[in-house]
Amino acid sequence: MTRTKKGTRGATSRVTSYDVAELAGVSQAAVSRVYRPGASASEAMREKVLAAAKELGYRPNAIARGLSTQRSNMVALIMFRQTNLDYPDTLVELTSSLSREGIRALLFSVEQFGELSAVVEQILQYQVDGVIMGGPMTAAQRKVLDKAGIPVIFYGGTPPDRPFNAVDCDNDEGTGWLVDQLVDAGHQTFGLMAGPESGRVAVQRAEFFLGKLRERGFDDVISVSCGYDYQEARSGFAKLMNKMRTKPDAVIAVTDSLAIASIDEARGNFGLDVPEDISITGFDGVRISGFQPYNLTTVRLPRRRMAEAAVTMLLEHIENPDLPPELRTFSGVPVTGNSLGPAKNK
Amino acid sequence: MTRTKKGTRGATSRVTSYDVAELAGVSQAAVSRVYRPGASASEAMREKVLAAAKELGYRPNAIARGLSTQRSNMVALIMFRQTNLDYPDTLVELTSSLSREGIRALLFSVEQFGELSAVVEQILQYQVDGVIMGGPMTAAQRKVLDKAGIPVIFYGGTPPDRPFNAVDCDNDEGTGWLVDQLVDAGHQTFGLMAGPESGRVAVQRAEFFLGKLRERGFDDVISVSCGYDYQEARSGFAKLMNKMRTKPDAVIAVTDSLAIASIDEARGNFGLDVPEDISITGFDGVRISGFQPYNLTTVRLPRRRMAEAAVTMLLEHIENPDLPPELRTFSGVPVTGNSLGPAKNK
DNA sequence: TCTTGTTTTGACTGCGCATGCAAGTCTGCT
DNA sequence: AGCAGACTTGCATGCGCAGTCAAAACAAGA
Repeated sequence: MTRTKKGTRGATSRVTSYDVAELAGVSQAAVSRVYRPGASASEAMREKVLAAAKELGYRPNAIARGLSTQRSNMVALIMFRQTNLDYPDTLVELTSSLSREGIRALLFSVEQFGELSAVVEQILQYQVDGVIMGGPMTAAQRKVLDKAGIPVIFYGGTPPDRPFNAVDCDNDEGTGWLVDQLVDAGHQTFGLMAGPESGRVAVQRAEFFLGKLRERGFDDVISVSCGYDYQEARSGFAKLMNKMRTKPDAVIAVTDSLAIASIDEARGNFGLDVPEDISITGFDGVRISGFQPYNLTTVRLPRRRMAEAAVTMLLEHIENPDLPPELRTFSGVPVTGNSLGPAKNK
Repeated sequence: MTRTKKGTRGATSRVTSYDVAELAGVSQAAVSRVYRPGASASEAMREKVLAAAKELGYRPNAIARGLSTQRSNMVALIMFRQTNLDYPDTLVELTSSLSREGIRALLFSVEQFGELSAVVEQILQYQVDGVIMGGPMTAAQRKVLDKAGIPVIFYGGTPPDRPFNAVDCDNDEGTGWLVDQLVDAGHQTFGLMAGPESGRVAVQRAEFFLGKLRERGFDDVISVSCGYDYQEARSGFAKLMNKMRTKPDAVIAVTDSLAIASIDEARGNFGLDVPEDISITGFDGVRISGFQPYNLTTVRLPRRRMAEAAVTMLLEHIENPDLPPELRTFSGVPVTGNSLGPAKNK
């Protein structure tokens, strides 16, 4: 009887399962059952309830349901606000995949690494069922989530300390393909745009690149570290050029964003043509990598598959908390653009 | 006494305010008060409770709180998955602003307009306190939210039917500035890349452009509609060129993404130099508009301010549901790149 | 028709926290 | 010392739904 007196807030809202039950002449439990797939309810019951619900404009309260079932059907998505051109597409793929599974995404955008601990606290308070992590995380933070029984899937990058659940692109394979392309095209001197020293992905790819080049007989590759930001990356490329005695035939960038900035700098401030004077490769296959001025030779992340895998994996671990950690790696898609050309005849 | 038996799920988790109360030797209500700012609690009490909470690793359950207070502290963010280069930056600004206010963002990414109704249902179920809408919405959908007492702020684009709450860029002013630049530079024949016919923003800007040009004495501006997608936009530009008898001095694009595709097409398939042979302007100020190959003359959206305004406005309307609808418009920031040059001497 | 087996249904309680109310405690003032 | 007034604190209850258990309705076999 205390209904409809919350006049201050939501006008006509606040229709509960009790209201529906009353109108339909059944019990509240019955209403609940009608909305819970798998529960037993006769056809007659179902119809009565749905009719009443429709008339009242009833919608089950997901918050209350969450409280009762200990499942919020929400997953936290933590993304770093890095100058990463990849961000939007990834985000869209992840939310779409989650949505298809009936899960909602609670988005947390972290600007600085220091904020992450606070975000983790928030997450705990919101009783999310799991976390998809698009960046690094300290062991301590992982432990907090682990103690709370919240599974975490690392997306596109693996944390330093094992074990972990992760979905990633096969950087090993991708870098191998790129190096093969470069070496087979006859290039001899290489520069490496290694990205930020603190970036897991950047570091891993950089190491792979250096390893592959070594295998092919190129030991002294000069590399330069810099942030992903456009201007920083352009400066980084300039630094790289100045650092090398012999101008490189090719510059390998660990991400498309670095490759793009490098191309602009090469053309703009070094008067170099790409790929005539210098070949430049990327990694990621971001949307603009295919735009005309760049047309990168790169490796494209299979974003959709990775997103689906991350979501599937997370759901599995939510259902079965005792599942052992798992790492799923996907092959990247080689993209032959024209930022890589044959070696110049010297 | 029924505690700690949910062993299946969250291991050590499930610490409630009762547990804390017991350990601290106080009542559950006291614990609640310590965590609710503004509630009366003595310093001694506060210390005892916080100590106990720390020992147990207690964190208030936001879901339960939401059920009790009728405030979830969650806001739905609805974004369309259009090929909009602006998307990521906008999203980040919005979530950051929300986060600063202690509000969490529930992200909904809509691929096709038809999905929106389903999303609205979801939103209702999740008891969000408000909605920030980054795209169009039918009157019916708006009504549903309205009946539920959930305020909606339209971000970056206004809905067709009044009244509404919205935050937008001053397209009128921005288009005026661009037209002035173009006309003052001596350009005579204009083409308009009008974007999708169903896009509110595109249509509005296109109309403004045509109006301003008319004011300056240019009546017969040819325009072409096309989607935001890169390839579509390039085709659109080609169509525009073929449609015009006299080749245009300048092409006005209603968004940066269209301008960028136009530049690529002009250079790539029409052998035109930008801005020597043709000037091309954009609108939005997306990140890559500043990259060397484009360096667009455009109008940059004041994203941060717009995001903050949207959040502030939403909070106001959540606090006070009877507040009248409001439209806040922000001036764009003129950006002088070099995609617009002086008119060619004919 | 009666019994056994299978659903369907309702009453009741718990999920974790917030809050109105009344009892309790501490001020400061006369 | 005595008391009004200002805080603090605990009790009890509600938020809306899910799920357990037992009663009730139904179906089928003898």
